[in-house]
Amino acid sequence: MIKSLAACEETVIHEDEVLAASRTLIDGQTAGRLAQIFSALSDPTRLRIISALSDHELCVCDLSVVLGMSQSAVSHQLRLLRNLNLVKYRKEGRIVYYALDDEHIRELYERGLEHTAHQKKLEA
Amino acid sequence: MIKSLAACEETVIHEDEVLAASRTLIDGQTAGRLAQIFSALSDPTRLRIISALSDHELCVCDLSVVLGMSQSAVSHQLRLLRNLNLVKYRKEGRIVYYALDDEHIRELYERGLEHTAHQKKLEA
DNA sequence: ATAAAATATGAATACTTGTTCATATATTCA
DNA sequence: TGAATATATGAACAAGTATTCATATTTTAT
Repeated sequence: MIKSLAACEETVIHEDEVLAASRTLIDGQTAGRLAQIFSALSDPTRLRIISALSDHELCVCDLSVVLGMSQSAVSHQLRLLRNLNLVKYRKEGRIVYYALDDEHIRELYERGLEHTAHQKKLEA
Repeated sequence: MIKSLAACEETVIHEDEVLAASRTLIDGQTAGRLAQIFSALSDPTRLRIISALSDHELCVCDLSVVLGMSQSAVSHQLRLLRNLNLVKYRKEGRIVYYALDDEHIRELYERGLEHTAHQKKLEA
């Protein structure tokens, strides 16, 4: 398995593996895009918003009541989710209804939940 | 669909929907746990580490060569991934080999990739 | 037109985080 | 034992971020 044993600083320890990994490594742009998506899901407030919307749409006011947070805080987070296309919205008069943008989001969210359940089981 | 029309500040706009959402809303602890997992995936460097390890294990030195980053930076990120059980490691002498901890991680990572592909298609 | 209500947003602040630099730890080999 | 090497880690700094507060925008109703 171990091919090259030269010093790490100058050459590389496992040349073949390094080359193989380099070939399949995602590029910086893709990594950035991906990081952005996961970043959107990396905040408790945003996850609770997604949880609240996982059933059906809610207006901003409803959301702030459900989450027990200020309208402003919710609105700021919604803007972020909106900009990343995780949620969509429709206006009805002065009320704005938010909903999950598509099934991909729910998928990611639920896979994440599965993982936490998995981890919780490991701890017990 | 719209049940209650009282003012948002005092009562709630859509009382039934708010109650329904409140019942299924994930609790703060779960949201925190989940946020932690997604946080681990929310950084380009860590995603590239996961990408590099998605084929098979690599030592820290290999990783820093593949990513073109300092050993210290890689090591710090590995510690984070380790603490969250996203990667496991085995020592062989003074060399430490890292690998993805289990299939859950790969699952999340690949779902994320699918989503970026999905988004890219939308933009085009 | 004017007031009221729902949502959005800019600025400020406190907090978190990724990298670097220097150094510590641990393991091998002479 | 002592030097060399792979990895880990603490401190510091720069950059990013979540919330609050005040205020702007938009729409409805009088």
